[in-house]
Amino acid sequence: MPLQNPHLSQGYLIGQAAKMSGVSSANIRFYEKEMLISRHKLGAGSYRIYSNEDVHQLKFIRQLRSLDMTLAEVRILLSLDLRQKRDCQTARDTLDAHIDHVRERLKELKALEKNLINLRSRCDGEDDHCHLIEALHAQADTAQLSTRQSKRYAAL
Amino acid sequence: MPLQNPHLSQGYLIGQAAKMSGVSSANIRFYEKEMLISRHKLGAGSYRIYSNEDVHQLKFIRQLRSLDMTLAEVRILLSLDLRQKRDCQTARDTLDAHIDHVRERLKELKALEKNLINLRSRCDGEDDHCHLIEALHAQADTAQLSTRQSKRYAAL
DNA sequence: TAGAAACCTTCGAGTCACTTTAAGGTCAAG
DNA sequence: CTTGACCTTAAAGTGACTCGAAGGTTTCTA
Repeated sequence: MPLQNPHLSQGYLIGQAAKMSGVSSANIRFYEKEMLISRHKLGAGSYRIYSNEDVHQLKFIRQLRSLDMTLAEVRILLSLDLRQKRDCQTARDTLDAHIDHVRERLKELKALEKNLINLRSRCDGEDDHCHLIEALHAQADTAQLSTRQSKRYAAL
Repeated sequence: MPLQNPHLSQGYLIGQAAKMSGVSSANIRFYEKEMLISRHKLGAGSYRIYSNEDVHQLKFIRQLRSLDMTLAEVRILLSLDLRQKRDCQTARDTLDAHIDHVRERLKELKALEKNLINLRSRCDGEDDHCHLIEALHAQADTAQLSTRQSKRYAAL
């Protein structure tokens, strides 16, 4: 346990907690502001200090986020009491709704891939003429309007 | 052709263009600000006016967006000259890069679905005790840190 | 001819989940 | 006593929009 501060008998500074949890320092501060984690400060230095439980909570949040849940959903799951049946049902419902959501996205992405591959195949030859843009324009004219549109998944 | 304005010998007001293209009025104005479409105004009324070509361009943009391309990519494809070989290569490259991108997303989403289903299966029984949250917490502790995280696909 | 309905206008702020930047404070080692 | 590696805050930026307020224009109807 690399304790950088001699005033710390136990616990980690934010950078260390970030490394251990996989959540960036700035992001930890953001979660604190969003009240997803509580704040403990070091009296003298006014540095944030994190316990093993805090690090676990950060990992837990990260886990839920990696399942593509919103912070609103995370907030719900964090507030649950394991021993209460009612809360258990809430957890199940939250997860079920989320699985539906992911499946819809999968469907959309698969259709999208198919469409892209189809488009790309029109431009495989060493032909003088590129039919790609033409095909896109043609599609634009014939495509029926879908009610959905997607936002992009992006890297951290 | 429902022309609402007698000053219009041809062309559509923004609401009509929105209906025809599937791009909302506010979004059309946004694209105009982003210089993805040009602007023509009606002298007297100061209303925007759109031709069939404008509507086509909007559909084209919508098509590319439905393929999950960024506006930056759209901008590239809009600027291409079909008759130039160099531009054709750019189109191919843009599409190839994009297909790679979509495939990565697909992989991630599939892994995600698997993980969610696995989690959910631990809570199928009519058991008194819910193992769901427990499982999530356990996963949090054992999960290796991945370098990726996703943003959510959302509806229009 | 008045007024209401149904369009249109601009501008600014809000969304989500962060990241980045600027400007400065704290601490241990050399 | 200075260097460098941390930490602090607040504010602004990101992408691709959406929403709201406050008001202008046009057409229809009484």
